[in-house]
Amino acid sequence: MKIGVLSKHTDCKIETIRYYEKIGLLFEPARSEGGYRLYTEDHLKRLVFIRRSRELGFTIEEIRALLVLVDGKAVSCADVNKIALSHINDIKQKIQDLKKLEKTLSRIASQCSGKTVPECPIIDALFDTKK
Amino acid sequence: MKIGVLSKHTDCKIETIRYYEKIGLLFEPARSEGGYRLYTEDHLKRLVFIRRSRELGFTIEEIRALLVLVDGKAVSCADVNKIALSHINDIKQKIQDLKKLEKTLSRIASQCSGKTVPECPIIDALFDTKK
DNA sequence: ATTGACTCTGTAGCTGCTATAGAGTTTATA
DNA sequence: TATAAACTCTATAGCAGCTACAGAGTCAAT
Ligand SMILES: [Zn+2]
Ligand SMILES: [Zn+2]
Ligand SMILES: [Zn+2]
Ligand SMILES: [Zn+2]
Repeated sequence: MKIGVLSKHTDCKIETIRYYEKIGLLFEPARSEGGYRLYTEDHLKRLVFIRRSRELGFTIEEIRALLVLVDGKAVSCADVNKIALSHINDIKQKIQDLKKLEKTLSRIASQCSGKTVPECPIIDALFDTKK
Repeated sequence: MKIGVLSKHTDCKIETIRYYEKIGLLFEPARSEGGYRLYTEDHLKRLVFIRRSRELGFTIEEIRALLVLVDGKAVSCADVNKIALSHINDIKQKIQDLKKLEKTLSRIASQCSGKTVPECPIIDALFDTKK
């Protein structure tokens, strides 16, 4: 199938597909006489894998590591689990950081009247190194 | 003060300071005869403001909007509040997205034994468009 | 006068795409 | 069969928010 068809099947932009090829996530497909990329079902499967992984927040490098396992004939749960758990930790950490941010910011914002007055405690807080 | 001193006072890399000037967040400072940037206390205050805002996750554009308010002589709580609340919403949204991700991923990962066996349910799930 | 620490400009790199430009290819219709 | 429409090609640049060079010049202390 041509790149446009693959794009529609996977909901992945054409440029992104070419990008994945360029960075080595997708194997180079065969070409038509005129130089058009011609993909197989295997490419489709692999791209679905990549997109699904991206949806779940895996980085390109994490996906690359997962694909190494997929490509090697022996996928071991142990290896996959390690990557997945590590990524879950990435996410948990980000959530913690954001929650802390939200708390701090909410505390600061609660000081602000929101009315049409000069002098705002939010601005004051931002001018302060730690508050 | 020279850029290195400002850098130390604000814990902000020299390149970043020059970057902020380039994108118009920091005013161009005076120069020494040899062309070195010479900053004032006002620059320091402003950079502290920018860094603190960045720590709180405000984007450059949000900071730019805040600085417009600071620069205009009349800072109104109403305007500041709007930007701050909008940003708090940004953060809340991100937290929600990440929580959803974590939940999905944890569910998938819980299927995986983590042992040295071929065939991993995590991999299977990633090959599936929705699961 | 010379050393060392500092700073200058300009450019390229990071992640993960996305968006052009300008050319060539394929497919469908007249 | 000719032509137009739709598709694809490569190459390059842009997005956020920095960071890291290279190669040159400047400043402060000995
Ligand atoms: Zn497993
Ligand atoms: Zn991760
Ligand atoms: Zn206010
Ligand atoms: Zn925001």
